[in-house]
Amino acid sequence: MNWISVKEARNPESIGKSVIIKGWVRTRRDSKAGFSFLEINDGSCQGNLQALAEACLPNYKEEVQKLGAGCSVSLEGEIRQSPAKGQPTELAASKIVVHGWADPLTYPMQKKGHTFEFLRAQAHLRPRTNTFGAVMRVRNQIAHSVHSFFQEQGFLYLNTPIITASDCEGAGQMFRVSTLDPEKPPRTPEGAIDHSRDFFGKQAFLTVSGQLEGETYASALGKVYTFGPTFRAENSNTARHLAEFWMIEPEVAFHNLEDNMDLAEAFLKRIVKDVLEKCAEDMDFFAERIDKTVRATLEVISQSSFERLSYTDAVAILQKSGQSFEYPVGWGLDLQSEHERYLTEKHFQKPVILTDYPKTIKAFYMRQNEDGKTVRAMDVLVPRVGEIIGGSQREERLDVLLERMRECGLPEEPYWWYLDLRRYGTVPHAGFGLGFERVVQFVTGMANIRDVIPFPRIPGWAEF
RNA sequence: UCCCCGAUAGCUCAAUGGUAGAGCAAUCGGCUGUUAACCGGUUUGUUGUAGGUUCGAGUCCUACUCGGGGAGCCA
Repeated sequence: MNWISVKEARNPESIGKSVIIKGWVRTRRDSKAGFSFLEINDGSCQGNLQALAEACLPNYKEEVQKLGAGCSVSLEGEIRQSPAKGQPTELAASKIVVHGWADPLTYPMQKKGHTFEFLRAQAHLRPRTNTFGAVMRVRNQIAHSVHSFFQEQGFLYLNTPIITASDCEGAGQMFRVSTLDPEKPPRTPEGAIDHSRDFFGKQAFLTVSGQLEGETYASALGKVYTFGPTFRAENSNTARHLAEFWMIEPEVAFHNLEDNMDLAEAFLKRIVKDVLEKCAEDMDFFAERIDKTVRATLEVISQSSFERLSYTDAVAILQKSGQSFEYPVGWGLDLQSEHERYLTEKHFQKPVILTDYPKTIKAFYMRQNEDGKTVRAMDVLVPRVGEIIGGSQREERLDVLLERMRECGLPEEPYWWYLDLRRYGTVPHAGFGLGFERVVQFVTGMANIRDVIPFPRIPGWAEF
């Protein structure tokens, strides 16, 4: 007999087949007329398979009638058309084997809905809920689409290091990686900690970005992208930040900022289109239970072109908006979350790409414009999540880059290899970084980023 | 890190400073091709931790821990 998934068993084409189903019981409903209904889920899809268990089963009284949420089972039987509403098919069970019980007195997952706060403390069991099953299937689809999109366009998947000795990437606080004894570290004659005796012979950290390394490979192989874990030791406590998250960073030689924007827009549209097509049932669930507007938002993305405007124009729009913002708007000041949200949620009501920010509020490696005041930076803003992509055309001119580093007070020496890219065969190039969890958050409508990653790492929390 | 709010039964929540309750879950019974099933009975507590005020604290005060919302940093 064939073992098939719940997804396949729910398909009317399976009617008439004798099959085996393996999964977990979601709920049981008894009928005193002499049978019980079991709802079985195996993660293959959002819906459950209803199984009909009749009293003539040899273990009906001893086992079947004691099954409850969380129990694992195998069932044999025939797929039939369901006579009642609610499901296209059902399994008429001829044999039920119980693999593992779940004591209802202690099993934390109940048939009723739980708050996300409660489920975070049960992160090992929350994948058994409807919401997390749906989130993880969509997350998987997005990861698949990321690779498909880039592979189809001839990008090379590049694995940049997770441990880095550059303590100067300038992208936030870093986690230290060390094998020194924290109780009594080796000391220099002057009394400072002697990092030369650490594992790598110098201070080492977990990466905050693979961009600089990505640029080196783009400067030889043309089109590359990274997709890997990223770490930020910032004390951020928001629904949009994690200490450990996954980031996608394409880097393309001979691309300017316009090419970069085209790539970012096509990339996001592809992800949205794939999810709408291939995760329709899960998206129905999100639209019904999580965020009623999520489907409309995604349709807008896949159909309309992103609004592109300069930072300078954005500031003018904000100043003329008549809105009262908590933080001031002015040329040279960084835009606050409330400003970005106004632009993308109210003014344009679609994704917005802001470009050409003042160089004083952006990183040293971004390409300087002719005006000497702005750089070729871009931020892609989407409704509800805010900044989802940050990128730029990179400064490929050695003299300009060195001057910028001096302005930013950065030492040249640790960047010797990065500067070599400009000394030897330099090319215009551009790239961006996309927070994977923020995309999952945006696509599913989930309110908190901690609920779109299997095991969130945040300040004060690394359980599981 | 800052501001605000919160922590009471397994879960979600209620309780003028005066005997700690409901719904759901669990359990027992009834009913039904049921479907967040329904109806009736039963069980469930160191009120986050440590102090303090008071005749008396779930309730007021202080500190701490944890959580949520907002902000900053960013992806």
